[in-house]
Amino acid sequence: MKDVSVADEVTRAAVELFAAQGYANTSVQQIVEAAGVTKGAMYHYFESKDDLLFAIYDRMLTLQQSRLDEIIARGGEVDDVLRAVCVDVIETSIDFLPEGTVFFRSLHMLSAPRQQEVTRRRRVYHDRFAALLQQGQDAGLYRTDIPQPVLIAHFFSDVHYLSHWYSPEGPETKSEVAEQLTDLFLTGIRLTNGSAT
Amino acid sequence: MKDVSVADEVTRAAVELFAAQGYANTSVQQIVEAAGVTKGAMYHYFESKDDLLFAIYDRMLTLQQSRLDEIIARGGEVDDVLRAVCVDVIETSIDFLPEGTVFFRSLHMLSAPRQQEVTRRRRVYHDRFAALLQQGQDAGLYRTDIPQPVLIAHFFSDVHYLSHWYSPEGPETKSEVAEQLTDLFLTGIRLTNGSAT
Amino acid sequence: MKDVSVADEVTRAAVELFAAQGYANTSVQQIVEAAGVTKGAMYHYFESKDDLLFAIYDRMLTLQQSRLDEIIARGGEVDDVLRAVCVDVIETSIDFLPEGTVFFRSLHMLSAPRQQEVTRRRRVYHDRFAALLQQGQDAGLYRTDIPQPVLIAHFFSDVHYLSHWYSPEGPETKSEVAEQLTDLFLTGIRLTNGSAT
Amino acid sequence: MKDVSVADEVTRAAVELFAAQGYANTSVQQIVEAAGVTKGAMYHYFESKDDLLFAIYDRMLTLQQSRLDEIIARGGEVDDVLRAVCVDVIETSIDFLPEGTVFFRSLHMLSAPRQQEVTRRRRVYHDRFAALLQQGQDAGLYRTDIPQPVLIAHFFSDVHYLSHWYSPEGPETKSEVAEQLTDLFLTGIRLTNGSAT
DNA sequence: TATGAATGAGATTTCATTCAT
DNA sequence: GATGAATGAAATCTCATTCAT
Repeated sequence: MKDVSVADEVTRAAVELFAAQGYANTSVQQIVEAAGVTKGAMYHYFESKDDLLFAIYDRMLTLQQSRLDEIIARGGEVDDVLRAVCVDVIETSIDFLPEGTVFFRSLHMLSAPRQQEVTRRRRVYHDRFAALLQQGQDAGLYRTDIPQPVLIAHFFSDVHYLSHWYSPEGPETKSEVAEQLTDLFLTGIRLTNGSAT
Repeated sequence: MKDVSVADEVTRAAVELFAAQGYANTSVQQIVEAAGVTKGAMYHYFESKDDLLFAIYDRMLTLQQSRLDEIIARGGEVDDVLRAVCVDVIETSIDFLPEGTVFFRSLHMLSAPRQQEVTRRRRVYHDRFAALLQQGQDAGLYRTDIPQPVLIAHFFSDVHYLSHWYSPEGPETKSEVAEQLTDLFLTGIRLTNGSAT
Repeated sequence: MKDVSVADEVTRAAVELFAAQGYANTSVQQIVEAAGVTKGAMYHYFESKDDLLFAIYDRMLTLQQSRLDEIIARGGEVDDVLRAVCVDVIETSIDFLPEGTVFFRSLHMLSAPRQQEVTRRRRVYHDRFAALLQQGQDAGLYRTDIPQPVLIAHFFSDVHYLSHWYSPEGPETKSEVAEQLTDLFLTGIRLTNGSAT
Repeated sequence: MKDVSVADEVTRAAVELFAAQGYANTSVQQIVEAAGVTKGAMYHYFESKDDLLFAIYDRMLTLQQSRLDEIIARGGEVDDVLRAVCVDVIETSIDFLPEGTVFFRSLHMLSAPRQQEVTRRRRVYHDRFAALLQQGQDAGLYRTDIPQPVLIAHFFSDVHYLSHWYSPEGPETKSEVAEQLTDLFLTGIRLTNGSAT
């Protein structure tokens, strides 16, 4: 508790630098300098630069999965659950904007086995999201004229894209953007039954 | 017609390799081998590896801008024009899927001045798109309760994301996906008038 | 004391090779081989080949300046001081003949800022020498019919030229040459009073 | 006669660039661009870059030798001849300052056989100068307490050094400097007879 | 004579990783 | 646990020279 652990400090510095300059343009030397540790210390906690990158992925995947699971576990009307999920993913992505930048940009810099590991866990995550969508479709809430993969891509593209345009210094707050994007998405996929009142 | 030019062949090989492995993981050696030329020949046409990357950006930016301008120039009802623009952007992005992968992933590998040049030309493009949106809003077609930057990001995120999930070998054709994503977007932003409030 | 430092060994090898073949004709590979170290080790101590060249200049400039300052600090009759300075410069230049070869031949191979730094420090050195000459002129010892820059060039040309003709294996010893050249210089600039009449 | 020959134009550009940047830092591309010709044309007249450098040496050596021979051929008192030779060498060196810069700095960039050729012709030139000095010594005009090589080095060092400090834009004219340096040299080597011994 | 695209060898430099201390 | 000097493989880029036209 005395001081922040070496591993945490290194990870923090790495995320920042990877987001700002890219993984390939960031040297291990830069990372350890920014973290205020030595190279030897870093290699004590991480086997390689690749290992360090994967740690970032691991943290993000674990975080997202646990949040999704938690919200679903809370239960409720499917439409409310889906809305809550969407809002939460966007807000969390904004909270971890640099991580997101790295996440979507540097996948191909991971070693092949680790790319597969990430892809596998992303699929688990997507599948759970898809199941939610399916529930809504079964309940007659969402349109079925568009293939599910397209619907899912339509939502996650918004999440992905946040790091390309959103800035905490900009006019919109995190919550506003989360609501707005969620609304656009849900309006797009909702069956306009409005008919019948 | 006798033989393909060195520059073209190199560009083609570069796009393919950059898309598959990333810019940083691709060596000039790999590129010239894939292109069937010598390193010296490549450096006769491109000043640097960075120059080669920029050539890809330049081609994409020029292409997208000219297509957008052409469609707008054709004129018509604003809703029809916007739809045509959206469909065309998506179709073109699918036609140039590897280029798109490189485009959105490798911006930070460009030299600073060239990053700015790309950003500048992207802004010109976005501004023209925004003007179209504005026309539709002025005409009472599209909602105004969501800031324009969010609306624009909502659309371009779909374009951006294509290279992360779409595959020509998949079940959906280029045109279908273009129609579906455009429909999702337009449905999301359209003012559901008639709804009697 | 156990072993010579990498930096020293590299510098020594570099001086030898630069003097024998020229800076441009000497590869980093040749230097590290001659020094018995690896390229990586060299780049741990020197940022670039240019840096290595500058280290040679730095050592020479520091040495010459400190010797000049020391002799002047010892004080004495101006004619004796000037003579001591001249003899010492020549002897030191003979002691560091390869360094001198590099010094006068490779200035233009340095980066522009470093060329300026060398020029600046050379000027400081020359100015101190000029002040000594001025004292002698004020004392009526040396002729004033020839501009000071010409007198100074006349002396340093001898120093400069040593590496073009002097060989330790030749018939003249270091001290003899130092005395002879100093005598030629001083005889040339001395006011032949004595002649009274 | 219509226009300046390619060879001349190339040589002129090469001298300028070699003097300004050094032989190694000047590319053949730069030379042909500055000369306004193509690479192919240059290689039609010069076998190699080395050949081009040697042409500069050849021109200088031929010029200097012919001037020395001519002055000696004119005959006269040995002291007058030596003085005339010294003044002429200095004036000519100032007329060809860039050539001189290249001459003294780039010898080691020539191929070994050509370095020997230059050294051989320099020796011929020096020997003729030495013979003149010897005549003066035999006539009791010049001191003999200093080895001839030292005396010769003492003079040619001044010539060599011109390109390091003399500027045509400076306060001293070519003729003044020639007179002054010659005077310093001759005063230095002259036997101060009359001095009662 | 002249062109300039192409060659190919070699140069400098970077950097993730190791290991004796 | 921690250090940082040293390694060595590989990367980008340069450039004198050639040669088909």
